[in-house]
Amino acid sequence: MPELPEVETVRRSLLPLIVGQKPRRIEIFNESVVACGDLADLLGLEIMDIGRRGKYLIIYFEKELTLVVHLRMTGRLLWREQPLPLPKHSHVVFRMEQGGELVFADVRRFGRLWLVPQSGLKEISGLCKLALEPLDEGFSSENLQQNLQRHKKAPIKAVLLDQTVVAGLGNIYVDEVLFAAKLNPMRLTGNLTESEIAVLAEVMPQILAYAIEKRGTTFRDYVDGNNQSGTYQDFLKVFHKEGEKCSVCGTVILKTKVGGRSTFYCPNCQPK
DNA sequence: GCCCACCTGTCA
DNA sequence: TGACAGGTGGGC
Ligand SMILES: [Zn+2]
Repeated sequence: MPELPEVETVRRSLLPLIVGQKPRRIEIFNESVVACGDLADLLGLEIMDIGRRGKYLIIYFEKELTLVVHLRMTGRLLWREQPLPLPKHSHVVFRMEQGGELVFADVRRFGRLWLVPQSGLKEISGLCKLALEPLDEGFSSENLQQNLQRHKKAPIKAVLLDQTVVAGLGNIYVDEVLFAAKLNPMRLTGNLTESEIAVLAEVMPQILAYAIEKRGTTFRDYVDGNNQSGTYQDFLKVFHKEGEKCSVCGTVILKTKVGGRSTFYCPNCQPK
């Protein structure tokens, strides 16, 4: 479900609600979502901050403990002032000393929690292999180009979904970024010119920043920590727009499959 | 690289 | 009944 803008929106929504809180009781209804660590170690420890890397949320506790959360497709982190009844598919609940609770719910149970000492963050494989994100200081056309090099024979869409190439994009924003850069999703990465890659690197941070400003995209499941939907679905240009007219040229948007994922593009603005 | 598994729900 | 869903990791 959530890509970088949605995860960042969850982070921002929870920040004023849970920083300073201390769990007094932790209930686990489904052990399988806890990838590592004993959550009981968090009892009585204060939440100091919430960070994010790519699509991973990192909740910093006292004593250098960190709770890493990945929502995958349908995961949610919800803050609730009033307990009961819990949302469906709640798997872990952190009841706080001052009242209120943080709930991890996930219909498909793909989401994961990792509890590690701060020094153990580098051992979470997906997290430690992440590339730079488009909104990072050091992100540049050169950096992107260098990472694209490793996948010359693959379609650009599939490569941009690889979190070790650029972190944070998922199926929605890759399609939107490729439309903005006027690149066909099936173009082979090795055939992109330097200037095409420069345009890609330029539109990525713009689109992500705009999507964050609009609090992410809600199609079905996504909500932030306050159970609020995003609004960026009102600003999408191609994703889930098959059969509609391109906002730039009026050509009908097509749907196809690239790298096993549904892919939407304008055949006129994004020629082969 | 591609395909599948991981899960449940929804919709044609 | 089957295809599909915003992600990732493991198998070949
Ligand atoms: Zn167009």
